[in-house]
Amino acid sequence: MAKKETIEKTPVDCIPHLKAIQDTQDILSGKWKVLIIGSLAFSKKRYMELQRVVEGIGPKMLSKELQELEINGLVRRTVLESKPVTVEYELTAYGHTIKPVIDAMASWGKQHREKVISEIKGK
Amino acid sequence: MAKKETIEKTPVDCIPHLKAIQDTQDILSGKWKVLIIGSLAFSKKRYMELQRVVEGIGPKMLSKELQELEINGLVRRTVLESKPVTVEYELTAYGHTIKPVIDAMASWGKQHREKVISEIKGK
DNA sequence: CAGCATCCCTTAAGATACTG
DNA sequence: CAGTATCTTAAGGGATGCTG
Repeated sequence: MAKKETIEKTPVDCIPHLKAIQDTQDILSGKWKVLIIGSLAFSKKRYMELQRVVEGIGPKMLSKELQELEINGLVRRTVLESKPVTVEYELTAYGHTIKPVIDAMASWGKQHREKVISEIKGK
Repeated sequence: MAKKETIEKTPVDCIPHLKAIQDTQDILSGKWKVLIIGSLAFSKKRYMELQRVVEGIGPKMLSKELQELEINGLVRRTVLESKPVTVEYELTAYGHTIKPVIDAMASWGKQHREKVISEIKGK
């Protein structure tokens, strides 16, 4: 079979690459998911602990984003049988596989903040 | 000076970590920035090329997000002196430093897509 | 070609109050 | 404690049309 005569300039093979990026972006969509994962990466936490650590998040958003993370298999929710009900959240094994993304964000963000500060001082 | 008497349980030293993550999230905020960076990571591109590669983006969003990236020093805009004006966009040296974040997203997204597909087929 | 101006609309997300 | 329900708002983002 002959090649198409109208060969598009650089049909850009990077598109599958962009699709993959988009997939990750979808999973991490919303204002709080990366922060939730970032804090669960340290250790499992109860609902209230999460709300305290992730500053600014309200109960509605917290539970919504946790549910989405659970649906995608990144987070496990465990109800503990205690006097007042307690619920524990933790990263699943699969959830841990996304840590490199969050770690990359953390380390770039760290150096970026330092850079911005040094620019201000240097001025 | 005495320590505060109400010592909070795990005052969570992970908060600076979360702040850093949030900084990166801010810089990459919006629906298209990671895709723009992802496609510029391959090679510099003209405005129209970007609009073609980043499927679905409109001219308004494209120029808006490019401006924000330029302001943050990740992208350089160059006007070329050609018949009909042409503008070229490329990552700055600093822009390249954020590639690890995008690469991590790309590679996680890739395996995630494969995992999801295999789960569907396996069912 | 590159990109701004305008209008419009959906949706993310906050505040508040209530339940098992 | 761990959420849900409802209301409301701000804003992100799309479509269209125009300009240098």
